Amino acid sequence: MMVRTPSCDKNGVKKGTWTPEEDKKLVEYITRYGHWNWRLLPKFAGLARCGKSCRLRWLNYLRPNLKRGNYTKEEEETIIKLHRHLGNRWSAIAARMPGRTDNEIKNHWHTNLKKRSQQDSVATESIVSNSNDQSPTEQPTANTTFQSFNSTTQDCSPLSQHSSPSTSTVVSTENLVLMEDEFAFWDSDTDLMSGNFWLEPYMLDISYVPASEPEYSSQVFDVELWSHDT
DNA sequence: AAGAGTCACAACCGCCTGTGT
DNA sequence: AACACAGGCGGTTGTGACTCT
Repeated sequence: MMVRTPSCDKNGVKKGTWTPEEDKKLVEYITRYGHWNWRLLPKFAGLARCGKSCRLRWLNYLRPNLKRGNYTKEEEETIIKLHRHLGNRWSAIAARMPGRTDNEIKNHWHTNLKKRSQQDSVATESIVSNSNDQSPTEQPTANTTFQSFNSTTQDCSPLSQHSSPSTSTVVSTENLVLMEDEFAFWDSDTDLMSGNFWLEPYMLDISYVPASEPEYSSQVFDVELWSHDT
């Protein structure tokens, strides 16, 4: 559908939309050699792109096991709740959403969920103001909303960051209880919010490294090229 | 039918952090 | 301790597609 028209900067580095040919080159190279150095990778892969652009393209669109679009209601609920706890820490949110990227979540938030979240908070406020005599636990808080999707949520296991990229995940009630516990923990302990808790990669990415020689390929995996609609 | 306005999202930019020397 | 570099992150932009008038 979209996109920026291709252009080159003064150093001859191409910018703008990636072509299917470029995607193919990038995927083939990383499949064979891994991303041992993003800055040097485009040169070895025969791409007139900067390393950052290659990295972004790979992480957000070409990586295996990425979902594209088609957010489920459960996923959207998860994003809203995670955003409530984490703010604009998109990478941290993405770490809890297997198959989703920070960029994609960020875009979806700004285009769809932001408004809904604001509406929800307004609704919540009005409920709270109309029921001052009720127990706080009966408010539509994050915790109660968690319970609301426990029974139906699939493929968004909070623990799946420990699983292999090729392993599809099905969330269990047990896992989601843990998820709730974690959030309860954050509410009272801000150390976690600033610590390394989130630093574990959300996918065990293929950064198997052939030191300085790309010839030392150590692993080949199946890569599905996303179809291009342009 | 066409122009204007809005949406959706791929991609870029600049800053920050971690690591090596 | 200071510097350089690479990678990662969040904010923002640019533009095609879609909707409205």
